[in-house]
Amino acid sequence: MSNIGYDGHMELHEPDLSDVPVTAVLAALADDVRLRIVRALAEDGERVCGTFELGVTKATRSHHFKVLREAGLTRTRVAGTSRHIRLRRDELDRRYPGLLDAVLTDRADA
Amino acid sequence: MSNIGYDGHMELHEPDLSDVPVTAVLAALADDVRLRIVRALAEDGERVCGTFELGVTKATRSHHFKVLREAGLTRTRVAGTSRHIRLRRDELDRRYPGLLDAVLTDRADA
DNA sequence: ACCGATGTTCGACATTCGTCGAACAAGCTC
DNA sequence: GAGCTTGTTCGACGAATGTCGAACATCGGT
Repeated sequence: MSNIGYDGHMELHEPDLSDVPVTAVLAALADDVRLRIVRALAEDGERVCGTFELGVTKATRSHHFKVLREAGLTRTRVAGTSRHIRLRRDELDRRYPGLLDAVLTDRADA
Repeated sequence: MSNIGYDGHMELHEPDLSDVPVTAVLAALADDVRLRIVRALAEDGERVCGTFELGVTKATRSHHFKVLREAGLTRTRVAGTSRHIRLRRDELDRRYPGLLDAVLTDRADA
């Protein structure tokens, strides 16, 4: 994949929001597990990957984090062996005003 | 499917928005063809099914209209042999304030 | 009553997606 | 360095999804 940086670290693919089609953002949000992640991030600010209770294996969790990251929804900070994830709130609100609010302040999924 | 009404007409399945999970709404919007339909409806108000230029066969078009309808995004009025579709704007804005605006006023998909 | 126009439904098909276990990589601690 | 922890990657699998052509259903008009 040649995503290897000058120091041998795997570069995290975090696209510009202008490079992400809306449909990709919407698709990323259109999954229950990922929506729960996004909501937790909106509440708690930054969180470590492992601190989510999602009812799926860590392989699946990792997959969802990747989808969110590549859809431009999250940013990842590497610290030791763990990864800290946070919402790209400001950027998202600027590019899609109202989107996150609408999705996050949903009063009932049923 | 026993969606047959008292007069033999096929009842159109148009759910209450409270019965539709957000993820279903987002999934319905997370498709290029459907997004184009929704945008056209937002601009033109009500339109007849056949008047969309989408680059897919009518079977596929029909499929997408069904997805939109069952996700609570559109309402369908039957008139003779054609169907008139319109966005459920007000309801959607009430339940997901900002969602449609955010998706519709996107300045560039790229 | 026929015919044409408008949509829907029915398989069929290829692609994508969510999920898993297992193997791997990298960092921390003793 | 050995071992534990955290997280990613790699197939594999089944389920869901977008697409199509063909058949069907309805309605309007001639």
